[in-house]
Amino acid sequence: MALTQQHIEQIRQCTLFAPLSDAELKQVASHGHLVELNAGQIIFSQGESCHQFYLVQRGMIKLYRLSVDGTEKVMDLAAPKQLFAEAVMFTGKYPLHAAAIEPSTVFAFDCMNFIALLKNNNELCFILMSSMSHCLNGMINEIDRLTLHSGTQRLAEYLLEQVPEGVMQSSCIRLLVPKLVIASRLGIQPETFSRIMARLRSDGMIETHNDTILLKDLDALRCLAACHG
Amino acid sequence: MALTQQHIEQIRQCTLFAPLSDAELKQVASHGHLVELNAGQIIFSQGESCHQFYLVQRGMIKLYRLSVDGTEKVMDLAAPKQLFAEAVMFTGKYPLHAAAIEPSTVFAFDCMNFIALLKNNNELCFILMSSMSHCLNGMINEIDRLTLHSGTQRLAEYLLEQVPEGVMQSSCIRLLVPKLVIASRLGIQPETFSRIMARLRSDGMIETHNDTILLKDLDALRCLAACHG
DNA sequence: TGTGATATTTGACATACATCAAGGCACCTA
DNA sequence: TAGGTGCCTTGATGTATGTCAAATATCACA
Repeated sequence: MALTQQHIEQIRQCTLFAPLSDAELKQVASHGHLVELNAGQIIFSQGESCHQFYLVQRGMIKLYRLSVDGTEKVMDLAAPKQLFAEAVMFTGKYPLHAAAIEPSTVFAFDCMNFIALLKNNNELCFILMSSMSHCLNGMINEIDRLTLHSGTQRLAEYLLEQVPEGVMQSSCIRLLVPKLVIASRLGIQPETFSRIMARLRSDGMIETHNDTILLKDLDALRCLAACHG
Repeated sequence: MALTQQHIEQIRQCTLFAPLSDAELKQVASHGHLVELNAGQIIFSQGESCHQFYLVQRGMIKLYRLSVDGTEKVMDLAAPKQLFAEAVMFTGKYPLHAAAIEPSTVFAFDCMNFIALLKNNNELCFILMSSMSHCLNGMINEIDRLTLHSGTQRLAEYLLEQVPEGVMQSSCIRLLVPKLVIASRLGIQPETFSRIMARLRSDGMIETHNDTILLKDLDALRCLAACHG
């Protein structure tokens, strides 16, 4: 689906597009379109040549790898207003798979067209480079967590990430994706995820009702995440 | 130590500096210097503001994180002719520690000066962006290995990476850093490293003499790395 | 050339986490 | 409303890898 003026206003919110003039933004939009996705629908697969990058408008996208035996590792989740695959524009091939985990809508932008803009706009290059730097930083933190933290710590960290800024003692959060997916994101099995939650519950740190979780003792959780297993 | 014409010729080899004119390269060199490092000497620490990026001339540099209890995780190793910290120029702070693991020499380049060059040189931006894309790709592969592959697989992969291109049946390699460091790089304990090596030895895949390793059956190693544990 | 520091190996043991299996629950659709 | 499908939970059990400890081996430096 082609993009309307209303879509252009949505796209403009994204920091990557901030330095673009109205004319340039219109050009981006004219080479982009809106894609409706069913739950489970694949957007691109690892190894495919990379012609487009994406901005989530609605829903949730998982970025994942598959092992030879079909095991799935979710590398990241993209929520509305988040870009994905923008950092791999220069490698030619997508390094992982992307699929919608619920009915979703994404803006798809043409790489070639955007690269043409980059050629004439150094400010745009700088924003993309910052974004890539930031992404790299996140990856380093991810490897740090996977190697230096236990499963329990990673789960506690994940829960704490869902808490809005400034909340001190306790907080109520909702898991926006199936626990199965979060477990994969954290590099643990669903069974282990469930058991860790049960332990946190019996330790009095949390209360759970389906995907709604009351974090009763944020300090205890923070200690768990930072200090020990 | 300030840089000589001979140093400039060395620097020119690095693809990042390829699009620079002689004058620009001289400018980079005039804002750079050569740093001699003892074994174990720290180059920068995580969290420090980032004013320089580096090119290894001689020796070996480890890039690592420390956990609260002092455990070290080696994220990457930089050998001669390799850049490091060039991708974090935009974040302001180093995301990890860097130290020499043997007597080394590195070129240090001024970030501000290089960013000034980037502002006027679109081609240079593109090369840096490609380099960052490539780096990101490597990180994704790293997370893939850590979550989807066993310790044995990761070690087999590491050994195979040391084999020069085109070698088919068997190959003799040398470990360029202490096994302790490789173990950390692979996310396993030194004891586990030693035990996996012993198993590969008893399975007839390798022979070892200190840091020299004869890979007797590359196909078996490749199978081990790709298929099972 | 000795000597302490560091790296490596090996054994015994502990454990976090995975795997296998089964039952319960929620959601969807016919 | 029934019945299927997928998700979640819990139990029993297995295992790869970590931890602790001690015996070499190796290296750097005086």
